[in-house]
Amino acid sequence: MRISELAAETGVPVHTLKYYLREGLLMPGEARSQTRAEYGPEHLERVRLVRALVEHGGVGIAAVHSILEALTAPPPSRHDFLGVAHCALPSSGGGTAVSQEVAELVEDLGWRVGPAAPALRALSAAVTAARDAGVRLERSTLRRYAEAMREVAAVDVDVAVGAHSPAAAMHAVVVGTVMLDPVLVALRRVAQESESWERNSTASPGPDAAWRARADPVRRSPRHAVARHPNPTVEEVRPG
Amino acid sequence: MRISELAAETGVPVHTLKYYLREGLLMPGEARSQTRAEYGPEHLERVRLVRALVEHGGVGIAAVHSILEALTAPPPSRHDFLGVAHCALPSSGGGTAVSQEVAELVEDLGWRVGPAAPALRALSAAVTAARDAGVRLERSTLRRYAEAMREVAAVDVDVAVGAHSPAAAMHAVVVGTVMLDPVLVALRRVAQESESWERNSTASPGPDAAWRARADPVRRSPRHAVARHPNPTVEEVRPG
DNA sequence: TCAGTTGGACAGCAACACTATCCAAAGGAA
DNA sequence: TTCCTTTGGATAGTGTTGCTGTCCAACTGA
Repeated sequence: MRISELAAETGVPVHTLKYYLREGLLMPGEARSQTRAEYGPEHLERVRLVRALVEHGGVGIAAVHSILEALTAPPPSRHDFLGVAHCALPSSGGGTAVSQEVAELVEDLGWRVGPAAPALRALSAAVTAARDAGVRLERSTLRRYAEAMREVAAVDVDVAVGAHSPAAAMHAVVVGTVMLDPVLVALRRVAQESESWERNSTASPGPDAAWRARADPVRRSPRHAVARHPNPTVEEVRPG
Repeated sequence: MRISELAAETGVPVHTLKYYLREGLLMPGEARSQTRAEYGPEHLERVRLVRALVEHGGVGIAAVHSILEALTAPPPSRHDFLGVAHCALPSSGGGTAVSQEVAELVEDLGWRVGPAAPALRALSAAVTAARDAGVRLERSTLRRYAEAMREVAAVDVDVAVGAHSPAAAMHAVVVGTVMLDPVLVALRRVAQESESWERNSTASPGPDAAWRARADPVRRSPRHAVARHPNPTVEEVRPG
């Protein structure tokens, strides 16, 4: 496969592939002559990965580099697996310290996390930023979020453990973490709409009456049983 | 408060404040003369909000505009509240259609969501992008993620419902959704490390032996009881 | 009076991810 | 062989984004 075919296959222009080659994001093809090289399926896969990370994962070129290194270089031991993975990932809270609140949260939850984990710094920074923006984030709220995200992490680890090789596990963790963040965020929004719909449908139909109707005790248990599409729900077609 | 004081208070340079004024992200102060205006605490708050959205929320200027509009303009009815909020939010899946898989997922979960919700399109796009990147995302996995995110959304709606006014609820939803996404993502990573630690500590200590040791039945129930810091856990100090 | 601040207009900049141009050396078809 | 296209390589340019710098006249405060 020559570079033009690789370009046609992936939909990425040749110029961009050359750029990736230059930047080291794409390994050079097998040189057939001074001006010809052969590319294989691994190049195809690599190009698709890079495109996905850059385009949909919002990952910068430098971070893609670091991710690719983690994917190709090592089979680290199972213990600092996620450490290696998370250090390869782009992390926001670079210069921040771990706040006491976050440390206490982790301790209260009984989580076992190395005290220097980048994720702890990122979490501290994100919590501070949210509060700066005027979000009223109480400790109990944060804790409920944390418990929900533990379920997410359980799925993540299940997937990683179920991989057929260390390399596959590394791929699952690194790429899965980056690329599934948007999935989770979108799921959150979808779930918000659903949750809000259920609360509003059970509450009184008055327009803006019960803003403090937070106490609807029917919510925790039979969320599936209630309102399982009795009609097709086309009530909301909002402009984009 | 003059513009220089506003700048000093917020740490944002005067030039940038002028830029925000020009862009309409910051409302003009009360004009005292042709070359002097008075800024109040609402300007302070606004500047902090804009900064947080741009700097930590990764929101572009145009999207900030749309968010601010949603915050200041309306008190929409409780029913299309989240519709208005989500339309104001930056959404990735602009041109995408809602995939059948996503539609089926939502239906299987019994969620009530308007079929044109931007979040559904964003979800479809994110799932596709993840698969393009080589992530093996099965339906059952996606469903587990969705169930976890429903818990997150329940917290979100609790917070919104607990707000003291429609405007406060709008703020909680819009700003909370944007600014807490990074918090959730960071929590996910922290939880991953903890989850992985627990699995590795219960598994056999062999180096890379049990990659297929997905069947450790001790996980769902007593996650808090096990390993509640018997010693201070300083085993992982990785380089940043 | 006079340095310093303000609002306003407008141009410039740094980072980023490409994208375009040019070139000489291969292939490949006629 | 001739001529056109493709390739790898180098280098420079583009468009977008979020500021940042410069300049200016009007005004304020000491």
